[in-house]
Amino acid sequence: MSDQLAGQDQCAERLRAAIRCIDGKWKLPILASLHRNGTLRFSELERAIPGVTQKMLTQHLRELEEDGIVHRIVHSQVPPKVEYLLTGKGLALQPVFASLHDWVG
Amino acid sequence: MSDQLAGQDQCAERLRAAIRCIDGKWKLPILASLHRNGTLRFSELERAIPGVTQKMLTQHLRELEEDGIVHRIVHSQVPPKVEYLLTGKGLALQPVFASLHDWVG
DNA sequence: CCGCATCCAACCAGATACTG
DNA sequence: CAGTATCTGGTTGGATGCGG
Repeated sequence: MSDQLAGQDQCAERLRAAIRCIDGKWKLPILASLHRNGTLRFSELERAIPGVTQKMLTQHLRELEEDGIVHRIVHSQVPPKVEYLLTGKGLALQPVFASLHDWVG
Repeated sequence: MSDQLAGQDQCAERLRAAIRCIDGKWKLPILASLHRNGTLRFSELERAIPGVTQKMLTQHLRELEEDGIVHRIVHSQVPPKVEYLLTGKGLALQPVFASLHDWVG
């Protein structure tokens, strides 16, 4: 019985963790930009998302990277060049966004 | 062109608003409890969700009510009796949770 | 070009005590 | 029974300036 309750709690926590992966003021704009354009440099993302600051862009990109949603490629050269693109897990988010879109109508 | 960008932004904002509807530490446990049990009183929800405080339960229930996800029925009597249940919009969240569940694997 | 460090305001969550 | 009020800490988001 307590196992059932614990199981429900674990499921709820995992779903909430998933929600937090895509929550954040700039994560949807980031994911949308990467989905439309494929691979983008940091400065291209910055231009593609009006209003975002460098700090928030960096911060959210790091979180998305830690969650395995975007991939970060550093080209060691001058001037620096860093590219971002969606991983398979990031692309797999599409059904989630589709169902959310259906829900809001 | 700026219309396209504005349209993308609006879509992203609507999706984020939808995400915020189901974000919050106790919203998933609340929705899960109501989904399993149908109609529940305030005190029944309190018992069904270990660790929640009266304040947070009230607050999240109010938000879910404002978003049209749960319905609140007040029976004017003593002792007080208030019941909560999912609306159609609340029940319609199931595909969203299903896709999230699939995503986390 | 691509960040990081610092400081600050606003919001979210919890503990506790009280009420019609 | 079903809340409200108050206080407090933690997290999020933003402005600004510096560095490799």
